[in-house]
Amino acid sequence: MPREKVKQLMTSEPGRDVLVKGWVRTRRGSKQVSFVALNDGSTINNIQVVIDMQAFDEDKLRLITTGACLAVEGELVKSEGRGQKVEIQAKKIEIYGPANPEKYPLQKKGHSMEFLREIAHLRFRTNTFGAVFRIRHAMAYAIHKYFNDRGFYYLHTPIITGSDAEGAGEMFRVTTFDLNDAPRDKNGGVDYSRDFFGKETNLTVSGQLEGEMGALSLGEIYTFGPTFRAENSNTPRHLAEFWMIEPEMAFYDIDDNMDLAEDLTKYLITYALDNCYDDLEFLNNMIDKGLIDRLRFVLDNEYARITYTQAVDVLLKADKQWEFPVGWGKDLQAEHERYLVEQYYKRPVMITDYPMDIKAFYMKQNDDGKTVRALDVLFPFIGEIIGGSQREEEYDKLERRIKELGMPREQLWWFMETRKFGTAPHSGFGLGFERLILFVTGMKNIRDVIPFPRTPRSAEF
RNA sequence: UCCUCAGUAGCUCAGCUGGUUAGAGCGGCGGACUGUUAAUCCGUAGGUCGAAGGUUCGAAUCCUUCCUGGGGAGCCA
Repeated sequence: MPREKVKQLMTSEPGRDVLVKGWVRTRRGSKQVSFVALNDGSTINNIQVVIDMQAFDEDKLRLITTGACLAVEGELVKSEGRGQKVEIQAKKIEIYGPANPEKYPLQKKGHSMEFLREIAHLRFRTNTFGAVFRIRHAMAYAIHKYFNDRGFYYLHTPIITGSDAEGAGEMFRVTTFDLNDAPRDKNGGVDYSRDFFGKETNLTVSGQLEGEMGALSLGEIYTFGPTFRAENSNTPRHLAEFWMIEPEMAFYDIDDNMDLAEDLTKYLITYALDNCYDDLEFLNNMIDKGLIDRLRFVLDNEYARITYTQAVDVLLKADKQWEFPVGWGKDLQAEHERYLVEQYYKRPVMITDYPMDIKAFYMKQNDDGKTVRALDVLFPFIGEIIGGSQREEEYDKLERRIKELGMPREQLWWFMETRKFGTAPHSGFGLGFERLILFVTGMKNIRDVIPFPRTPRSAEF
């Protein structure tokens, strides 16, 4: 008999024999009859297996405890109890793997996220994490679908980079040297010319620069891969290893860039509501009562589009005591961004045209000589979910900026050549995948939306 | 990295102005119950009080350092 998944069985007609395989979530009952909630990961819902206690060997039944893995053959019947349409009247039970109830850490009761994080290898077996990781999958799939349907090419930019000019943060060194006995040069420094790549290499902090190379020929590309930042960041919104989506588009200006950012994020939220409703409903009930309303609200409203200068004006006029002063030229603090998004506009906010001095070298310089065409997209409760810009395509302006900032020009020769040969206006941004998942699931800590989080002093599993 | 709060049973916590044998709920185990939905009821086991020093006749409780975790800030996705 072929195995069927719980998801299919829940909506299928009773009156036939079926085979399911899955893990026991709970078991209850009396001496006569036992009810087992079985889950196989295909859905948040469990199928109820009804066991006539007299019909089975006692030693076998003793092994059916929370966490055990079973195969159950039986008739799919209309449920006599409330709470489910169908259930399985067990005829044959095979125990694949028992789970000692005195040792198995997951209980019928709810657990704290902090505890579950310590048993990340088992937390997939909870309703919450099952929902989160099904949604995470759906979002990854939807991202590829969105871009593919619109003619973007998925470009694989390198994970090991030979450039430390990406400028997005501290990097993890990649080396094959024995750290206790690294080759030395004449001056006593480490001789990287004898390392694997013959130079210093690091894990990428962004695929943007390489992505631009692709866009300036393929037209529209996107990357979607792991990204590494060795910053000592200890917050519920930062990971040392995370996934980022970076679209890069030739001939897009800052407005086209904003249109794409808004359309993409709305598409993904719509996709979740259309395809993951069971899971969202569970999260709405158990994690965040405002989740589904908030998702719908974002879809129903245009994102606010303001410049940095307008944002500063709003903040200056606000009747609020700021912990950090507001002023043109200063970067916006978390409290300022939260005010704009959660209190003033009450919807996602896109801020453009930041002061040149607080943004990266590659951003398109405005004619005012003071600002650049940066783009930050701020989401309620998450903060910055997207950072991007129109790119500086003029060779001279870009080179001047690189010089001003004292950046290693020689490492960027290939980047500069695209401005030398057939340069084109273009734009792009980076969308933090885990931050998107935070927003879509209502989870509060980024460590709970990636299977095995990597953070400072933490790389277990 | 800075600020702040917290580490007591498998889990969630109470006990903390120092004082005899450290408690509860849930979970586990045993029992009761003809169909339960985080079932219910009765009973029961379970703890080097995060670690190391120190103060004291006496420390879960006070002090110091360290470790771990939460929240806030910075860095950013």
